[in-house]
Amino acid sequence: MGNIYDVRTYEPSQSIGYLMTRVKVEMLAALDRELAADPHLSALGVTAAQFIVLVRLVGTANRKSATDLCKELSYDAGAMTRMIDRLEKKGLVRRMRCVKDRRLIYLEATDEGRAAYPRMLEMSVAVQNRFLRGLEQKDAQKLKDYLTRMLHNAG
Amino acid sequence: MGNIYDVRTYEPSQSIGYLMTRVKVEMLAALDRELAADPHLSALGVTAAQFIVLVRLVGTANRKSATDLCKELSYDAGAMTRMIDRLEKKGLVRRMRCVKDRRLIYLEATDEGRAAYPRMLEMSVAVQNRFLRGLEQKDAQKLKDYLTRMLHNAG
DNA sequence: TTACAATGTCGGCCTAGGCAGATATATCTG
DNA sequence: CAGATATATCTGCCTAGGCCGACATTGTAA
Repeated sequence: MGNIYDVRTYEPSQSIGYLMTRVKVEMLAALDRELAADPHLSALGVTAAQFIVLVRLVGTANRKSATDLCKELSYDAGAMTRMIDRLEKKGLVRRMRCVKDRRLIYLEATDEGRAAYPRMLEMSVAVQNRFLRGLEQKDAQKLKDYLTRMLHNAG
Repeated sequence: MGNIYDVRTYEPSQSIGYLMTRVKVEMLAALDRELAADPHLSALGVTAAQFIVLVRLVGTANRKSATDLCKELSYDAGAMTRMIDRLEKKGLVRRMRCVKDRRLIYLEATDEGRAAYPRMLEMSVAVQNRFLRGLEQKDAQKLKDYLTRMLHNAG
């Protein structure tokens, strides 16, 4: 019923899974290079992975816990603890225990984290625009649609 | 000149970069689960990352070195050394020093590695078909085309 | 031939994610 | 109230990739 691939003709090196992995790696690497090249941000030593977490903290009004971030980003809880350790050590994020539910720890971007945000966002946009060069708006919309459907199929 | 995103309207959580990262993670995780669920392959303890490397060794006739694989998969050389260590420890891969150029080490899948290959390929195809469910062949072709163009833009 | 550059592999150190178990707190149930 | 259950975080152990420097080998130029 409408399978895309067949074992007998499948070419791993040209599969969508392979291509997607490659694109993702290249995009992250490009963002890392941009971050490292920026005089101000390179001093902070922010990586692409850290940036993605930071965006979620700065870009929304309401307070968030580590678990909230894990759900949004389908991230492992243990990995998140360590990620926040690194961000806290760099002074970009603060931990604040919730007094009403002492299991919870709210996360907040510091002033430094907030200050670095606009420049980071610029870079993210620039990198993605570069990768999407040559595509029309409707192509980008289609690509986004395909990805959304795949994510939905993941269950 | 035809940029897809603008900093003022950019929504990180709906960007193509974010979606692609999510899909890639979910696809790898799904493959890992399939591998772990298979009675025979789970005994070998093969992961998705190891599978991707193994495919390259079994799926081609000519001998390959670690550097060859690194170029094909845009992989780090140090990471590849350790990856091969793990594959070798599991008895799936053999190292063979080249006598003509003693810097080179040729890699070869063992009989066990070769034997596991067809089942692995099946799983890879099944997972990708599942993620692409609902897409027509021409949609898959378009998606592949977009990804290829993005990879090309990476430079 | 000798000095230098290039290549291939390896190891150390870092960031990074997944999984399982431990701990503390909160909530539900009898 | 007491005991079980659920939730949030943390820690240890694993795989995993990137970067850099060490080392051996090979190729090249003086």
